[in-house]
Amino acid sequence: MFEDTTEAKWRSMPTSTRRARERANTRERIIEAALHVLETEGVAALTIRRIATDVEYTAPVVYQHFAGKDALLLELVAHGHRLMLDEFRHALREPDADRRVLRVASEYVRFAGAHPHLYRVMNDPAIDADERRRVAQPAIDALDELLTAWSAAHDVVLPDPGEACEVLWGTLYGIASLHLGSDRAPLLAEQALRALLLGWRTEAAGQKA
Amino acid sequence: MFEDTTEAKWRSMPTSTRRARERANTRERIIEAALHVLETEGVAALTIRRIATDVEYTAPVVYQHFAGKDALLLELVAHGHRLMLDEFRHALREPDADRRVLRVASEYVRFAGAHPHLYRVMNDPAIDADERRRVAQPAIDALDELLTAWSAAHDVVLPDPGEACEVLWGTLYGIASLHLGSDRAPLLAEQALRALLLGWRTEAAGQKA
DNA sequence: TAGATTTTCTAACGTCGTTAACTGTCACGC
DNA sequence: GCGTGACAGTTAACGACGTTAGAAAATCTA
Repeated sequence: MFEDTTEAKWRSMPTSTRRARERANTRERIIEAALHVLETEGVAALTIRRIATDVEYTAPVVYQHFAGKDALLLELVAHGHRLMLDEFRHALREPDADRRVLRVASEYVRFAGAHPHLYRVMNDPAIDADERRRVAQPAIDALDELLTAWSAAHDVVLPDPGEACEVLWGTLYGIASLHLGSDRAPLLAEQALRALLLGWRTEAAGQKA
Repeated sequence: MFEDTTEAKWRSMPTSTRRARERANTRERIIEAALHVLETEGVAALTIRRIATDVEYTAPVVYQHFAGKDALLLELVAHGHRLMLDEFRHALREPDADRRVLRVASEYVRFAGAHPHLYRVMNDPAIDADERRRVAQPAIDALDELLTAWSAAHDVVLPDPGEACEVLWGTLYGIASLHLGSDRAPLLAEQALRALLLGWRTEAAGQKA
C-alpha cells in the first residue's frame, strides 16, 4: 500500500543499463518504422500490427514502449516538427528580414508538400490539440522570433505580436493544407505573405501619421 | 448485354412513386440523424450502427441509401457548406466592399466555431479531395465573387484573381482551424484580412505609380 | 390468393486498437 | 551449479468498426 508500486522497475544497475539501451533502441526503431510506413504508404497503412511486423515483433510489444497509438502518433508529430524546423535552417540565415519571412514561408509549404502524410498527422485534429501545440512549440517560437525580427527591422509596431504570429501561422497552414499536392503552393504562400507584410507595414505607417 | 441492366428498377409507376418518396424520406432522415450525432457527440460517435439505431433501423439499411460511409460523410460535407453559405447571406448584403469581406470572414470563422465537428468533417483530408472541392464549389464561388467585387470597388487589379481567392480562402481556413475553440478567432480573421486587403491595395497602388 | 419483388434483419467476415495470460530466457543469490 | 524471480515476447482473445451475404418478412402484382 505504502510502497512505490508504480514504476518500481530498474533497481539493479549492472545489467539493466544494457537492457535500458536495448529498450531505447527498440523504441527508436518503432518510431522510425512508423515514420517510414506513414511517409511511403499513408496514414491508412499505419496500424500497430504493421509497425510491429516491420520491426520484427508482434503487436503487443509496441505497448511496452508507448501508452497507445495516440502516444506513438504524438511522437511522429514531434519528429515532424523537428524535421521541419531543420529545413528552416538555411532560410533563417537569410539576412534580409523580408526575404527571410518569405523564404521560411516557402520552406514551410514545401515541407508540407514533400511530406504530405506526415504533415497531415502533424495537424490531425484527432490528436489532442494541447499536446499537439506543445510539441509544435519550437516551430511556433521560430515563427515568433522571425516576425519579431521583421517588425524590428522595419520599425513596425504590431498591435499584438502574438496574434500577428497566429495569423502568420494560420495563413501558412491554410495555404499548405489546401494545396498539399500542388507545386505552385510555395509561390502562393510567398504571394500571400508578401501582401500580408505589406499590409502590416502600411497599417503601421498610417498609425504613425 | 444491350439491355440496361444497371438501375433497371422503378419500372411500374403506380405505387412505386410512394415507395420512392418513402425511400427519399428515409435517406433524408439518415442524413439528419448523422448530422445530429456528429454535432452533438463528435466524429468518434458517428458510426453506421449508431446512425441506423437512431433512425430505428439496423446497420445494413444505410447501405441501401449510400454506397458507404464515405458517401454519407460527403453528403454531410455538402450540407455543411449549404449551411455555411446560408450564414453568409446577411454579411453578403453589406454595401461597403471592405466591410463585406471582413464580415464574411468573421462569419466563416464563427461558423467553424459554432459547428466544430461538422467543420472538421467538411475539411477532413480522409475524404477525397476532389469530391470535397466539388461540393465546396458554391462556397468558393461566393468568395470569388466577393473578392472580384472588392477589387472592382477599389480599382485594384489583382495579378491573379484565382490565386488571390485561394489565398483568401486559405487564410480563413487556417485561422478557423487553428482557433476552433477560441472566441477571439473571428477578430483574428478580421485582423488578418484587413492587413491582407490593405497589402493588396498598396501593392496595386505601387504598380500604378 | 399465389407468386414475384422489395424491404429489412440476422449473422458473419476481416480488420482495427488493446489487454490478459502464458512461455521462454536470462541475471542473480545461495 | 542451480533454483528463483524478473523480464521479453508470444498467443489468444475482446469489443467495436465498416461492410457483405443470405434468410426472413412485408408488400405489391396478377
